[in-house]
Parts: sequence; C-alpha cells; structure tokens
Amino acid sequence: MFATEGNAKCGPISLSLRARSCLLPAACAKLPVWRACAAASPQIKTKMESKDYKSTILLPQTAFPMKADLPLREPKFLERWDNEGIYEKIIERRASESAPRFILHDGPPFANGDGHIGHLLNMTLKDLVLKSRNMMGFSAPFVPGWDCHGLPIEHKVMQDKSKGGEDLTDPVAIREACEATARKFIAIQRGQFKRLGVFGEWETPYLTMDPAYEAEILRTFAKLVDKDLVYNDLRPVRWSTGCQTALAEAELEYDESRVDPSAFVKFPITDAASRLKLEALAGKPLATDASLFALIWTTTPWTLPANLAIALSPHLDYALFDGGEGTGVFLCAVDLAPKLPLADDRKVQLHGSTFKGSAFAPTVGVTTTSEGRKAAEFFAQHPFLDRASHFYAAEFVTAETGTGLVHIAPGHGQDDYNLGKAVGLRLLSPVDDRGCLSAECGVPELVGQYVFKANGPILEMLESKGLLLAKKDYPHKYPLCWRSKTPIIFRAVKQWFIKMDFRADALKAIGEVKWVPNWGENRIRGAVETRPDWCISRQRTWGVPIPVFYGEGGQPLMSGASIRAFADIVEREGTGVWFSTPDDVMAKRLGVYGAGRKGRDTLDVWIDSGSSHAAVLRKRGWWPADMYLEGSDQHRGWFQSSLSLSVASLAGDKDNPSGTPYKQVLTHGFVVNEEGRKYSKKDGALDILSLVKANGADMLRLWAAMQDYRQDIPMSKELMARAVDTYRAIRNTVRVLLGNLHDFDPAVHTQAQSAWSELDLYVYTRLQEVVRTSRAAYEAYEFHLAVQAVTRFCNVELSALYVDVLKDSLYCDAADDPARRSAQTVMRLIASTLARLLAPATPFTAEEIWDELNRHDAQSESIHLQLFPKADEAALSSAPALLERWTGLLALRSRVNEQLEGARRRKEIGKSLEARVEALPALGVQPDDVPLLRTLCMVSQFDIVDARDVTPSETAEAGAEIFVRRARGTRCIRCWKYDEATGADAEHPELCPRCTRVVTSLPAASVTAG
RNA sequence: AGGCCUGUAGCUCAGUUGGUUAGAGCAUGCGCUUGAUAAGCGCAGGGUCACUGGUUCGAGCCCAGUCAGGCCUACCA
Repeated sequence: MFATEGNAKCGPISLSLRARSCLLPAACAKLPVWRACAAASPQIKTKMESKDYKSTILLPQTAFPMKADLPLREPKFLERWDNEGIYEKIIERRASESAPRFILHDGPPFANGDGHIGHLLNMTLKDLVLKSRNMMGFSAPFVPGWDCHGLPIEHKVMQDKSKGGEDLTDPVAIREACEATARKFIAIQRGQFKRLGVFGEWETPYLTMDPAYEAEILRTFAKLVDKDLVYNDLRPVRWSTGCQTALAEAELEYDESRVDPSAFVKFPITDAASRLKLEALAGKPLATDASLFALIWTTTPWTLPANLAIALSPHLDYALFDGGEGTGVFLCAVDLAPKLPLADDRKVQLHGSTFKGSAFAPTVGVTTTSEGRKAAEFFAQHPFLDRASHFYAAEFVTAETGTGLVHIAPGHGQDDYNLGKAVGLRLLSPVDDRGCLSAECGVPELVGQYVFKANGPILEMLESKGLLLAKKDYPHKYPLCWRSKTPIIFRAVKQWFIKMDFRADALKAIGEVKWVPNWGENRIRGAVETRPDWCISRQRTWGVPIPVFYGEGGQPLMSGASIRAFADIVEREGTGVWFSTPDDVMAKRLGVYGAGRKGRDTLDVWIDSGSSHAAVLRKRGWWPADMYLEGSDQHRGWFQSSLSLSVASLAGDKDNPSGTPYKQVLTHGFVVNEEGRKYSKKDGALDILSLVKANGADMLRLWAAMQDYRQDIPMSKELMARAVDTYRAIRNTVRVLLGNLHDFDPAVHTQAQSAWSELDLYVYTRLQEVVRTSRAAYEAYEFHLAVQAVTRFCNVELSALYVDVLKDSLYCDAADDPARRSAQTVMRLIASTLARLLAPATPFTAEEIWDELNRHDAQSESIHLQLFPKADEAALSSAPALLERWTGLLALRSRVNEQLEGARRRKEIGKSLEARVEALPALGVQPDDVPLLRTLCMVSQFDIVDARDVTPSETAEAGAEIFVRRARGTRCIRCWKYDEATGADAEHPELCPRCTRVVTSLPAASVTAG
C-alpha cells in the first residue's frame, strides 16, 4: 500500500503533495504531468484488474449543476412564472385559504433614470418582505408605483430641448415630452425590477400621472382646502435660482466644502437716545468724539440690503468694547469679542460693565408686538442705506459664532421672518427669480447682479466706508438645488402653503406607528415638530396644477368645490386640460366667477406621492397599509408627506382614528462603497442591468438579504465575492443532498422517524432549530439572520458532519438498506426545508431545487405557492437532552480529529479510514457508543483499550486518552474501509463482509470485469 | 453644538432573559482526499469583546463616563 522510494514517482495512491514537490523537479510538479504519469503506471491497472466494483457504488447523480449560470438560467424561470401567471396564482391561492392580508405599499421611485443599486436594495427588501409574508400564509399583494411628475424629469426635458434649440415656452409640448420621458423610464425600471424576480402587478402599476390618480391628488387637496389649511402668502422659501422655483427640503443636497465670505460689519449708532441708553447700560459714558457701532456678523453679505433689524440673545452678556485707534466703540457679546479676527492681533478693551441682551426686549413669542416696539427703541443706522435697524432680543441667537448680534433680513431667512412677523417688520426681498438683486435693493450699482456675485462689491463698499471691521473665509455646508446644483437662497415669494395646524394630530399618529428600527420615530418626530408651514407651490409645468384663479385685484379664487369640479374633469381628461384650456373657458367649467387668469403653479410632487394613501390604498380598501419600506431619507420625504396628508385629510376616521397611512415603517440605510462613502461612478457599474448580467439576480438578492440594512450597506467587488461564496456553499451542499436522492422516491422509500439513526435525529433536530430561528428572523424582518442560520447549518451540520459521515452508507450500502433510506428521508426533508426557507432570498435557485426535488411528482407546483416549514415542536421539546449528548460526542470527535491530524503529520496515515482509534477507559466512552463513534470519526476501527495496552512512554507523551494507530486488516477495495475479515469470501477476495453482502445481492451483471 | 446609532478575529457578522474555555464564514498557513473534484474534509495561527470605572458571586451583554466612526438636526443670521 505505501509507496516505496522506488515507485513513488508514479504512485498516485499515497503520494503526498509534499513528497511530490520534494521528489520531482519543479517543472514536473504540475498536475497534468503527474496525472499522465499515473495513468501510464502499470501498478494501477493491476489493482483494478480483478473486478470493477465502482459501478456498484451509488454515487451522487443530479441534474442540478454545480455551476449556477444564473444570468443564463434565471430568464427561463421568469418566462415560466410569467406563463403560469405565478403572481395571480399566489394571490388566488391565498384568497382560497381566506388568508389574512398583509399590505406593503410601494413607495414610488422617480421615473427619471435607470434602476441603480439603491433601487435594487430597496426592491429586494420589499420582495423579501412580500415573499416571506406570503410563505407565512398571508395574502401579500404588491402594486408597484412610479412618481412621474416633478422637477427631475422636467429639468431633464428642458435641458434636452434647449440643446435641440426647441421651444421652451409651450407648456403642452413640455408636458408631452415629460410624459414620454417618464413612460420610457417606467418601462426600463419595470423590466429591471421584474428581472430581479419581484412578483407583483407589473402590468397595472400606479402612476402619479394617471388621470385617475391625479384626480385623487386634487380631491385630497380639496379636503385640505375645506379644512382651511391652505393659504397664499408672501414669505421666504428655499428658492432654486437655477430652476427658478421653490423647493422642498427633500429637494436639496449639500455642498460639503463650500466657502463663503463672512463679514463683521459695523452699523453706526448715531441716534442720541440709543447712544445714551447704551452708555447707561454700560454704566460709563463714552468720550464725546467716540463713534459707536453695533457689530454684526454675516456669511451672506448680499442680504444686507434687505436688513431691517438686529437681533440679540436675551440670555447672553453684552458689553461695549473699544477696538482702539480708528475702530471706535462697538456693541458685541462678551464671550465673542475676544474671538474677533482683528488685524495685527489687536485686542479689544472692555468699556464699562456688561449687561444682558434682555435689555433689548421683546423676546419673540413672549412679548406682544406693541409693547415690544416701545421697548425696542434702540436702533442703529444701516451701513449703506438711509434706514434705521432696530434692536430686538430673540431666542434663536446663540454664542457659537459671530458677535451675538444677528443681522435680520425678514425676506431672506426663516428665523428672520418669524422675528419680523412678531415685531411687525415689513418683508423686503429685493431679489428676482434668477437670483439677481432688484431695484428695491436701493443701491443702483448692484441692481441686476447675481446675489453671490454681489458679495464682493458689497464688502468693498463697506470697506470704503470704514464699516467692515474684519472679514474671513468661512467654510461650511451649504444647500444646493438637487437638479441645477446651484446654491439655493432664501427669498420671500408669494407661495401657497399648508398650515401645520394638524401637527398635534400628526405627532399622535406617529406614536401609533411601529418604527423599525425604532430610532426612526425620533427622526420623523423631529422633522414634524420643527417643520414650518409646508410650501406646496412650484413654478413648474410638469405637475398637477393648483386650480386657482386670480381676480382683477390678484385675489385668489379657489374652493373645495371648484377643486373637486376640476378633479372630475381631470379624472376623464388628465391635468393637461388645465394648460390647454383658455382661462375663461376653464373658469366657466369649474363654476368660478369673477376670475381673471389661471394660476400657473403646480403642486409640490410630495403631494403627488403623499396622496397614494388615497389613490392606491383607500381605493382598494387597504388603508392603512401594514408597512411602508424605504430608505432612511424618506423620514423627511415620503413617510412625512404621506403621514401629513393622510392625517390632515382623514384623522377621525372611524376605522383609523389617528389617520395614519401605515401601521409600520421599515427603513434601510444607503449603499456605500468599502470606505463607507456614498457610491460614485468610479466604484463600478451600478445600474441593475449590469449588475444582473454580471452576477445574476439571486446573487444580488442574497447580497441584499445578508446585510443588516438598518445601517449603511457597503458594496464592493470583495463584498460581492462574499455573497458569491455563501451562495456557492449553499448550492454545493444542496447539490450533494439532491445527488444522493437520485434513487429515492419519497412515495416509496420514506422511512418513519422511529427507524432513523441517532445521527439522523440529531441533524433533524438541528434543522428544526434552523427553522425556528429562520422563521423568527423573517417575522422580525432580520433577513440576514435567516440567511446566516441556513448558511451555518449547511457548512457546520451538513457539509462537515452529516454528509461526510453518511457517504459510506449512501454510497456503499445496499440501495434499500434501511439506514440508507433513513438518511435519504432526512436529506430530502432538509433540502425541501432549506429550499423553502431560502425561497424569499433566492427565488430562482429555490425553484430550481424544488423542481429537482419533485421530479417524481407531475402535480408539483412552484415553491412560491408553498408555505414555510413549521418547526417540529415535539422534536424541539425533546432536543435539550439529545443536543447535550451530541455536544459531548462531537467534542470527542473533535479530539479524535486532532490526534488523526497528528498521525497524518507523522505520515502514519493519510485518510482517516486508514486509522484505528484507541480510547482509554478514562475518556468515558460508553461501549454502546463505540460503533457510533467509529462512524462519526470515519475511522475503520474504534476500540476501548486498557491502559496497560498502551506503552508508558506513549501515555506520557500524549498525556491524553486517545491514540491513533494503523487500522487492522486489509483495505476493502470497494468501500476503502479496513477490516480483518476482508478476503473471507472466495468469490470477492478484495471485499469486506458488508460489501460482499451488498455485491452478492446484486444482479450478476452489475459487477463488470475490469 | 444637540439628538440618535454603532464599536466582538485581517474582513463580514452571530452571540438568546447576565452564567463554564466568546463562535461561524471568508481570507492566511500546513496537510488529507481525488467516490461533492473549478468541489470536499482536517488541523493551526489570529480576539485585553474600543477604553475607564461601577453594579453583581459572576459582565461581550446592565449602568456611568471617555474615545472613535456614522447618521440626523443646527451649522445660521
């Protein structure tokens, strides 16, 4: 058996890799050479000469290939599912079972590009929810949707049109082009989502541009108008100068590395009364020739022309400071004065004592306006306009940066507006739609300048007047328009708003929703609590028009009734009718009298998607939905717009008093690259089609299922490779199970549990644990734990233990041996269980396994019509004792493996079947367990020996109770086990008794001469 | 600056209500196998469970603080 030095070069049987590399020249060490050498060896032929028993061995056979070829194989399943109408079939099946409903409402993606990896993650998670709920016995219909209106599409269309030199003024033409663009991308995305194996009503999705849907948007809007929640007002909004429209917060992105010029500006205090009051507060008079200033800080010098006031914190300490020669005395917060970036490191001198900012009452929200005005008789002079700038105390002023004195331009900031409103300031916003200063700014040289270009000239002007104390570049994040990428400005424009009067109701509804993960609740709560009135008008054409008319004096004419009248028209004709119908005709159709002209604004698209609770859910009787599932950015977006609109229009409903559109909200993080950063194009192709082509849908789905999606989700080639590894491990393990079922007909060969071996029962019990863990994980939407449980079971229990140990029985026992049939029974059960547990994650592969598993059954139906396996509670309840015993057995096996490895290293054995294990009584092995241990350790013999049989040196050397020796007897050529009785049969001199028995029972033809 | 989340092996993650020696997979190294073979098996190295303190008979887990990373809000006037 052992190769001698002489024939080692050609003896493949015992030649180790190490021996090879030692004995052969490097060039010959390559495998093909070695194989050729072995094939030519005469020894081999002699060995096989007697009889070829290989044909009597029941090796695995299966049509389930090792290589998945997912990109090629998956389309065939898609076609089959399409042909049999799998989605409809599932819905019908659950309906026939009177299954409870589970509604996952699809958040509509924008139809403005290819599906990318973010869509892939979101859609896969949705499908994991749907497929797993379906297999838990719920009826889980899925109506996908698309958000069709809005700036992203219109912007794209306008760019294309302007490139082509086309007309940009005809709203009807623009809308046609927008619709075509939306339809194009809906078709593309739909194809991609279907390709992922997502089941749903793909032929009848909901589109926010469908007339019926548009009508529901308007009807929802009408309800808000009925409740007097909608108003038209002049107030600052986020304005995109690039797109010339108001924007929602969710339509912004942030420039992380923007630098603006910050300026410390001196406002002269020339009013005698104000000067006297300040001297009194400081408790020390000023030199008569000393000039006095209020010092403010700003990062937007272009807003200075709109300055109407100065705000101070009521809580901060202020004082007058002497800046020394040429600077004068100025008012500044005490904590901030030393931090002023003065030239020459000049230090400021405190003049007199400090005083609280509350001296400049009113505090906004505390003091009434009339009293406030009276108290606020401090004022400074505007630095370059003939205007007083009054002092007020306001809570929002902080001591983080600046001077503690805030320049207030009510037309250019939210806080500024609120303060101005409280104290009765007018609204000045001398900037036009393009972001250029208008004549109202009061400085002729600046008129027509783009605001960010005007910063420089304004600073120069201040400097020339000696009113610029200091300037310093200030790096900060700054909001940009998500489409035109231009910096946004705050600008007062006449807009339509929704009053947040229902805020309390919204907050109450938030408390009734289950947020997963739970910090989502804080996030949306914060967003709703701080949200100012909702600016809902957009100066666009691709959207649902606000059906308002303006009378002669510009007064808006709109009512719930006129909106509903319009909705009824839209239901039939679509919203395009607003743009194609002359003003007077439209007014007449809506029954609006005294109307001058139609409004030109459209509704914020967040109203579109936020109305899906009405247009989709309520229409189908699905309101509220069981779940919304989107990325965490939607707390500010869809989660909030849906909640707001649903609560505002429907709170108090008898079946859903809180008016919430959803019972549960699941959120996921964003896909990032390996460094944890947002994905960029450099990181590789990320559109769904390329990803699917390269990996197959199941692989991508498995990747998605394996992630803890609550955090940001890293994606890279390496991490994808990990999913590939997992997939392969599962696939190969299942393949062995299937391969060993080649002669197993469940209807005929299934063995009762009472006939199973203890190993069968052990693995079966572990399987039940996997079922329990996995189901619980699906129920809690922790898909990665479900996948992990299955993977772990495949690797640890199946591949390394069960399958490995059972090979001898499966391959070499008689086909109908009860032990073999029992193992097959359990293996089939395992394969069937795993397939169903994996079906939501890898629907294609699961179906492929299911096909193979049910090849005997012509009636077999798709795995996606099945239910998840239920854990065998009886088995689990008796599990603890069994598992405890097996923990011991496997620990013993592990110790034996260590010793086998030692023997292998000493070149005493190769494969474990060449070994005999000797265990000392001290090890505590029960004699009854000896045959089981022999099987588990895959050795030819396992003996309990008296200590005296072991030489003292060995005992001392090993210090252990386990010894490995060469197996006794002769190797059976068929099963490779060593047995002293091998050769006892004259007919089969090279076989052990078991194999002799098996072979003898076979028809003679089965054994062929070699 | 405030709020929230996260920190366990080189990497990705498990770790049940606190309970013996903290586990998988991948990667690495060394072998075995050639009857799962572009597979499979074994062994090995690798962890002060971010750090510090506390509660407890006992802490990866509970509490407090520190540090690091991430997200959100405010970054503003």
